[in-house]
Amino acid sequence: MPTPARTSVPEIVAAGRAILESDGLDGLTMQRVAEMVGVRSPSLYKRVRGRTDLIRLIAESVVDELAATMDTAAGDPDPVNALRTIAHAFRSFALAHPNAYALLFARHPDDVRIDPERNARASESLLRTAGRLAGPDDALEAARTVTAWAHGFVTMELAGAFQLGGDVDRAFDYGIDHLAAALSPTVVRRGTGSP
Amino acid sequence: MPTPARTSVPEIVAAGRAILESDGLDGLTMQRVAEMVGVRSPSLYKRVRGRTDLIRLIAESVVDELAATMDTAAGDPDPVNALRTIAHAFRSFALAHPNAYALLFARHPDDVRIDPERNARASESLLRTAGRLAGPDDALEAARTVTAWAHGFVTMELAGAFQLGGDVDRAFDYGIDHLAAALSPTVVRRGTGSP
DNA sequence: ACCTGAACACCGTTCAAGT
DNA sequence: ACCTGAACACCGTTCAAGT
Repeated sequence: MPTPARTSVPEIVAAGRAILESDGLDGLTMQRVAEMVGVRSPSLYKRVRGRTDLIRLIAESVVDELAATMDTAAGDPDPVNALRTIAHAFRSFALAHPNAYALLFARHPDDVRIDPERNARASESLLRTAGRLAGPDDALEAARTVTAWAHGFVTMELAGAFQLGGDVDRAFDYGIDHLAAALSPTVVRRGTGSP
Repeated sequence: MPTPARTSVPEIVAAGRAILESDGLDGLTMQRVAEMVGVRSPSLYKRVRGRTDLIRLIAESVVDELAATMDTAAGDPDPVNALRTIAHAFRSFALAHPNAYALLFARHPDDVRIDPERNARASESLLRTAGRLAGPDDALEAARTVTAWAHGFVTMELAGAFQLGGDVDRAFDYGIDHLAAALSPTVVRRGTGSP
């Protein structure tokens, strides 16, 4: 005798996301998710492969959300201003959703990797802005440099790694300004040795 | 009747580190550590407060090891070359010990924070090099920019986030060269708007 | 003083049995 | 077709009992 479904994948992902944000990854248990959507934990396995699969689904929803945030931030016609706005949007998102953000660059096992196409879409607007700044040949390298810096910065900030005092907001702006200057083609200095 | 100790904190930390490196943080269980040092898992609680405490001890040993590696790399008299060498040493360490490295900037609960003095000691040589490059006033900001970039880069590399092709080694050198140029005082561009 | 078996309160996951 | 209780193989941690 068929039975109507009592929950759904989107509902499960939303519940998992909510638990993740409030209690961290360790607090994200199948039993708490099940309780939140109103079933027993074994029933979840009809919709997701398991806990790691659920984490992947949550991570993908976070990627999409961050991508949307950065897209709206990339509107400024001046590439330096656009870079600044994107970087600030990136940081704001990370600080507002630290546990969700931590999923983005986590080392997941190969079989639960985030969909590569999603990641590509998420880096699109930054890649375009970096290209306007550094030129088309260096767009990829420039975008990687900015992303690496921004991710490293907020990760260290969230980890409490800035323990030597100083103004963290000022350090962030210092980083953007110097990166923007460094990525414009005229200031490139290559090779070894001092200038 | 007194009994001679059958293990020690250093032995437990070493075993935990070995298990962490081979099997990741999830594989680091108290039972596996106990088995490796030759006791039953309850005995470990005579030496460490618990699993999170053990993880903190391991993380601190990793900090010390990375600090030593970077100290030896900071010898070059030319600050740009020193920065390059430090950055490469940093990346090599991360790629050689990915699971251990992941502990460094992880968000630990407050009661298991890594000893701040240890972290300060670890960033000393980079701070000095950054000061030689950017000047004493901007040493802290410059060091944070470099650390953030380097950490973000290797984290993304380890996470498999560089999916858009291109030469990752080249991207790393691109980043160092541009950062070194950007941090020297002459190329600073502040304020808003385009140049 | 140190070590341990037993126990407790959890996990994720599977599966036969229910409707 | 979906849901569930029961079960299995794990966890971390505590503690009384052993030596």
